[in-house]
Amino acid sequence: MTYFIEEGNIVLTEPVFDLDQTLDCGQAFRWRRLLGGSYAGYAGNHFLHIGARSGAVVFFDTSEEDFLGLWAPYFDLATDYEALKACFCADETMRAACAYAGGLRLLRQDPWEALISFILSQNNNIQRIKGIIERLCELFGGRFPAPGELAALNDQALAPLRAGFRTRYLQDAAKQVTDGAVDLDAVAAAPLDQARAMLMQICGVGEKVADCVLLYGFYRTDAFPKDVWMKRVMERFYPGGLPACALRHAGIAQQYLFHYIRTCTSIEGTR
DNA sequence: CGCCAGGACGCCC
DNA sequence: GGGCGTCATGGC
Repeated sequence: MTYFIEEGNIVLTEPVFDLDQTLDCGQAFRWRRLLGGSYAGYAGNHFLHIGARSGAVVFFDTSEEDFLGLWAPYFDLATDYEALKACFCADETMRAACAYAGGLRLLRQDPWEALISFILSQNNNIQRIKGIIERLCELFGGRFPAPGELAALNDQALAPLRAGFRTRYLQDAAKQVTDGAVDLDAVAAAPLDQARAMLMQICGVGEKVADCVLLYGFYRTDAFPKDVWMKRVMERFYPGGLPACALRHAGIAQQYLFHYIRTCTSIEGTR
């Protein structure tokens, strides 16, 4: 990782990544694309304005302390994605996905925020998920609520979210995390299967949502969420299962494949 | 208008 | 274990 400081901005020259592929690919829902292609958004309750400039990524108005302590971990800057992609490229489909979405990075999000986000994601589309989360934060003055704060809201208070049948799932998640029935620290420490089972104790958390929470919120890169798009990928390209080169970091491979199948218009017959 | 969305759940067999 | 209808909302 190499960067320099310029007028209060952090200019990251290595590694370089793609903001659209990373921030608008359905793994996080609190980033807004601005005119000119920069992004403004939040990780937890930390605000960031980030942009691209001639082969570098610029973290606007960011202290070195925040960059190193918050944003470098969030953008997974310590992981060598070039090495990962070189490994993935042993497989033809993975090679195409990496060529198409090679600037993507996995975001290491807050566990609680990821839990709520992906509960809301079920049978929903990305634009509307963003809207519901935005309205949720508006209830708390723009902040993402802590578990106890969310648990304190009844149906009537949550009605403005227009989250539909997912509202009671939010309430159950907030209640169980608040009273300790689901301990997110224990989830973090548990083996994958046990961690998944813990999360699935929450009403509205099935296998797919649990795997999303584990991957994006707990950085369990061996978790492999299978949504409708990934089922299409598996059916079309991997009827016999994932290739060996993708298994070690299946979650990250999944993110390349997801973005590839969902947005690459040259893939016919799957959309 | 109908179809779909980063699904989960209850019920049926 | 697998198949199917239902759930609330809105973008297209």
